Amino acid sequence: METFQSLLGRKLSDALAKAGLPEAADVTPATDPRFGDYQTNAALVLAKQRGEKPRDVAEKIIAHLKVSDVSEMPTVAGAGFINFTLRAESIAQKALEILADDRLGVARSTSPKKIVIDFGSPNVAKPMHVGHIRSTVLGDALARIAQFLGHEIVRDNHIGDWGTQFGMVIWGWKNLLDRPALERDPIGEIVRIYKETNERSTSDPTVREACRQELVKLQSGDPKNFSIWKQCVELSMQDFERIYGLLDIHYDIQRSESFYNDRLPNVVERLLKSGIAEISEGAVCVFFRDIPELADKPCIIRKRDGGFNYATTDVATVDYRINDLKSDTIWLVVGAPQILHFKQIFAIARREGYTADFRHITFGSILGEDRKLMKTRSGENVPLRDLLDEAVQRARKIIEKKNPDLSETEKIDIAQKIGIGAVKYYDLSQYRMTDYVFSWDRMLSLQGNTAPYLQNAYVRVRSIFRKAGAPAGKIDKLILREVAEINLAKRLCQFAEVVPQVLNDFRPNILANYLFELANSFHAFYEACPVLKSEEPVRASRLALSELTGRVMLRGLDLLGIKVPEKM
RNA sequence: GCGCCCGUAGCUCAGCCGGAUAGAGCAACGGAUUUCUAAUCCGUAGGUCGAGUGUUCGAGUCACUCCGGGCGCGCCA
Repeated sequence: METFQSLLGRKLSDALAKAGLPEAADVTPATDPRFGDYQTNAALVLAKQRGEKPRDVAEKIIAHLKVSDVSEMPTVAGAGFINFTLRAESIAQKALEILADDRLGVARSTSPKKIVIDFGSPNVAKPMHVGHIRSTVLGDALARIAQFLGHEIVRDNHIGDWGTQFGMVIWGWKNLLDRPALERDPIGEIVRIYKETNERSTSDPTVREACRQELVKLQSGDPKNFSIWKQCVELSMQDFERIYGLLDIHYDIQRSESFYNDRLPNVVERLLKSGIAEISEGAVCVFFRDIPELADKPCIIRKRDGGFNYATTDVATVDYRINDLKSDTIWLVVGAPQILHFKQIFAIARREGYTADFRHITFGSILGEDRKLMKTRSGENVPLRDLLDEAVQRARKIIEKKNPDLSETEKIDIAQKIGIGAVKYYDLSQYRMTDYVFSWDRMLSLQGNTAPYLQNAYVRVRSIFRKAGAPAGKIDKLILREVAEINLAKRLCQFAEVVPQVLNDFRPNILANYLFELANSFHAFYEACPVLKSEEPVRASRLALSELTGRVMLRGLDLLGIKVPEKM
């Protein structure tokens, strides 16, 4: 199924060819309803190239445009814009087609890729905290959207389970561990011993040295240390799983850092042999003398003491994802501070001859009300678990007040969907690069661009169908007479234009904004156009519009990883 | 010092490849409800897009300079 935008774009190309003009600009959604539904500035672009008057060029293009089957007569406006206004019958027809389509009109990508998406990436022995929200939620949404568009997706959780911190964790385990506390709250206890050891080692060189020794023993395969490490990993993974369960996040694979251990010596050897790496001050480094911005920033892949670091692991990870997983595209949803690091990794990969499409997808920070990085009152990272629990509790309180008659099981279910949805949507509805201020009141508000507002639109649809007692029947004609009906139908047709756009620059907020506008259009329709009380055939038509709204909302929110309740 | 990101209404934010008179939401003010869930809708008011210069028929968007904030820059991850 073709969108109006693509259809008009094609017809524009035909017209340009017939008018003997070269390809110029695309057809885009109109910038303002005054100008109709779609517009093109092709005439402006061509007039400039050819030194002609824009409006004359526009007239010439219009003379060859054959769009009467979808659009009213195109008009020239302003400096030389060509405006298209869709015909109500075309909108009705398109909406009907979408109604009959499982994919709601969204086309599959014409060039499907195999994409490894690396997101989340928590660290073992450290609790997940607010800082993990953006990578996790953004990565998951991108994975869902890319998958829906027909790409083959591998969601990979690159868990940090092999860092230097394990020297400290193991030393702490051996010297400070409180067994009963470990039984009660494993992660809390591991974090406690890690923190305390960290403090001791900064003030006491002998502790620091002992930790280093524990790390060396671990890395050389000492059974005792390995077993402690293993237990920490397992306990942490259980903790992660609980949070992923709450968030409804699912990975296809979880290749932790330690997975790459035995590949690291080969990586360094290979890079040395090929001349990409060289020895400098005892360390093995890769220099980028021909890349100005990296010229004075070498990448160390083996430390002077012979140890490997995260750059080595990341080079091995690239190998694995391309050679073993056979991917042609790699997306890394990792914070902006690592931009330089990934530039180096990508540069190394290119020197090795890899042609895969690498994207480092960065994002801004989450700030507290004080506009500084969000922390607890005592200055620590806010544990993600606590934050999500609070979201659900706050949602529960609102439900309790607004709709106290719901059953206990319903309340529990709805509170989860609203609370978790609110946190996710608040994140995804904003441009990923902006730092945003975390605010419970704003994200849980029933008004404005929030998850609860969108969920409410869906709930209203469901409510209509509960009252109707039956799903919308099959119809062969939509009746679009009221402005609110036409606007809603147009909006529904745009879903297929919006979804693929998200991947242009990894902006789920484009989809979020669309869903907000859809909810808006639906609420306006709901106010202006009674559904159940209207006479046939208007009633059936409005039921169909309602059903389609519900389906688009459900699918759209699902692509963002957000669930919808039936009541709220 | 070098590099990256951000700066848009009182507040929180949209504005993808440069396009028409810069848009929402919140808060403020004024209306609509014996409801298909008012958890909503309609309206009013609110702006030198951090500052400046340049490119262009056209700049919030591109280039350069400056100001302000955040982050990064050989053996942590």
